[in-house]
Amino acid sequence: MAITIKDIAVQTGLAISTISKYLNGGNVLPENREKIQKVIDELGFNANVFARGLKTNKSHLIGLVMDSLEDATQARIVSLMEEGFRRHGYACLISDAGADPLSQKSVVEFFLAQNVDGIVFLPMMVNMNDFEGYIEKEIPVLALFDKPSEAECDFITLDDYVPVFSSVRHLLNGGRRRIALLAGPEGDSATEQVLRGYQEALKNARLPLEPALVSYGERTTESGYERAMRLLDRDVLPDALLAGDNRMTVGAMMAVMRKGMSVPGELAVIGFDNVLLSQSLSPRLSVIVHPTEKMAALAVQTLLDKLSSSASRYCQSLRLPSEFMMGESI
Amino acid sequence: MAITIKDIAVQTGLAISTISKYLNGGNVLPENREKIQKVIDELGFNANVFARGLKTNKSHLIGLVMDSLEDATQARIVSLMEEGFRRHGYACLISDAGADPLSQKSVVEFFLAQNVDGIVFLPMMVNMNDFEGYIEKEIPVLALFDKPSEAECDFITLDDYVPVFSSVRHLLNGGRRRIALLAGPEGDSATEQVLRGYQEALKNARLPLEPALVSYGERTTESGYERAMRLLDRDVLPDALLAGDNRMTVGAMMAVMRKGMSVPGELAVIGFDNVLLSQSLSPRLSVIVHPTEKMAALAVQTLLDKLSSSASRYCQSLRLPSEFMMGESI
DNA sequence: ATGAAAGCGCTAACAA
DNA sequence: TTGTTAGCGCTTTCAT
Repeated sequence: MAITIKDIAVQTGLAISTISKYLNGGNVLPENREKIQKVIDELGFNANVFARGLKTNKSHLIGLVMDSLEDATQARIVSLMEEGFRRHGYACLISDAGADPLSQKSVVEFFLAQNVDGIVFLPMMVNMNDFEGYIEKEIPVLALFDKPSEAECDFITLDDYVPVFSSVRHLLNGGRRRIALLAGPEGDSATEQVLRGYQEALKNARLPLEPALVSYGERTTESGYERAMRLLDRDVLPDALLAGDNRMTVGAMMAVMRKGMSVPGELAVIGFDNVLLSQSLSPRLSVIVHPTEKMAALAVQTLLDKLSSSASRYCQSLRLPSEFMMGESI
Repeated sequence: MAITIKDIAVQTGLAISTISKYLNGGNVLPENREKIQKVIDELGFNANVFARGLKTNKSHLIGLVMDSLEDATQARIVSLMEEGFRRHGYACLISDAGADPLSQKSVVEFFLAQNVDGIVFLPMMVNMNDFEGYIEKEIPVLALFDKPSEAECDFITLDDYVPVFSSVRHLLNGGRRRIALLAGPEGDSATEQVLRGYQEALKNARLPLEPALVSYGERTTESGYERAMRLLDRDVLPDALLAGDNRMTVGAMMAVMRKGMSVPGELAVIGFDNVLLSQSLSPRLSVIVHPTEKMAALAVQTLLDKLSSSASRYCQSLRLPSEFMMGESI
């Protein structure tokens, strides 16, 4: 059997309640503190999480519900958050529930049964109204990237609009007139932002939107490749290409290379994320970068705040700017 | 406060031990079973995991320690395992500890403090001898992909040797003589297998091994791109290229396209994984595919077996064959 | 500052 | 088959 506070009590000649107080930062005589710590170190004591949880009703578990672990950006944020939470003594449960609200719902119920102290969605697809007794559980919920519009919870999102707008304007200023856009699935909110940035930049320059230059696709490398190939198979070629997603960027680059087009001579190219890769290419690819580190750090901090001070029950909503990283491809 | 078995007992007029027995599949009169289930449904009862754990010392938590979540193959296996474990009532803790043994060790200690019922490594870098009282904890450990040679635990690995050997032989039979190999980091066991398969195939054909054709690199897209570019920058070009890793394959394909080489005319190409992508390319890429579904399913099954029947304390070691998927690129 | 003791919700041994 | 009861290891009043 594992060491318990009772063992520590016996070894130190103190009462278990004193050991408990010591563990929880209460007032204990310096000499006793020392004695206790010494025995703890010798015996390798670790407080039993079940007994503690039974009393406190806290598990120190955070549930991470995601959309697709296979997306490197999401995976990176998950990694970073896990590290942050662990540093504060919280462990992370994960589940790749897919984009299906029903599946997310059952995962959340599973997490709730595990007594998680909080939940992070990347992004939130499920409607919180689906849970009776959900909010009542009083566990903080944080949505990253996106959430159903009615959902009331902490929310950290990205701003792709501004960098897309300015990068497209940059292309226009450079004389590009046929700017193709490889967008994500129609309707999804990230796509929406990219699309708006693109449209507004054109509008601003009093240029018409040419529907044939906009292609919606899945957020995968293969979809990026296919769509880009199709765009570059046309008789009238675009003179610039904006790939509006992480994985689509890789596919698009494959297509551009396959077509043997000179960058930026014949075609200016702007991608998303893939910072390391973009540096390896020559010419170095210009990319719009999602602030993953910042997002993860803020996510951890926001949730921990909620967890410690039950006081602040209001919801904050943050918007982090994505950044344009100029390469040589435009 | 949440519903407890006491509430169920009161509502049904039965004793809490009867409720407990019902929950744990003991003998209860049919009519009572019905009555209990009805009340459970009405009240939405969920057994308190802390109280249960305190008695049983089981958390129904599995710790997943991985090397790099950003590798799509690993991420996919993690997703699949989580789904499998969840179906059996087990939740998954994760931590992307990196390839560092020390970091893995501290993650394992953290997991142990959370009372995980089992641990899966993808792959195991830490030496189990580093843990005194680790084996004594009697929790099953499973290593995927690789483990320190002395480690005694369940072990599921992949066989890349055979498919690499036969695909290289296939290239040789097709008249290719300068087959370049893009390998992972020197010394790592997956690299070892690929290298051996490559070498043996050459040896078998009584061809010399040309060191200049073998390039070791990190398992990243950018490294794959760089190494492939370097190989294709030579005066004497290879007539075939085998990319021995998932992400390196993507980088290699970018390089091949960039160089505008005709596939398979000038250059035969074989990659790893990336099944969907390989189908999208034209010519369709030939790939060696890791059996992720099978590996994940077996991992879940193996660990659950150990968890239920404390009887079988012997260790099994499985080796799953990777499969060669012929495309049009050779 | 320290100790004694109640009890969190559950399981399991024993009694009926 | 069902009920009674004793803890599992911890936190937390309430005395001391």
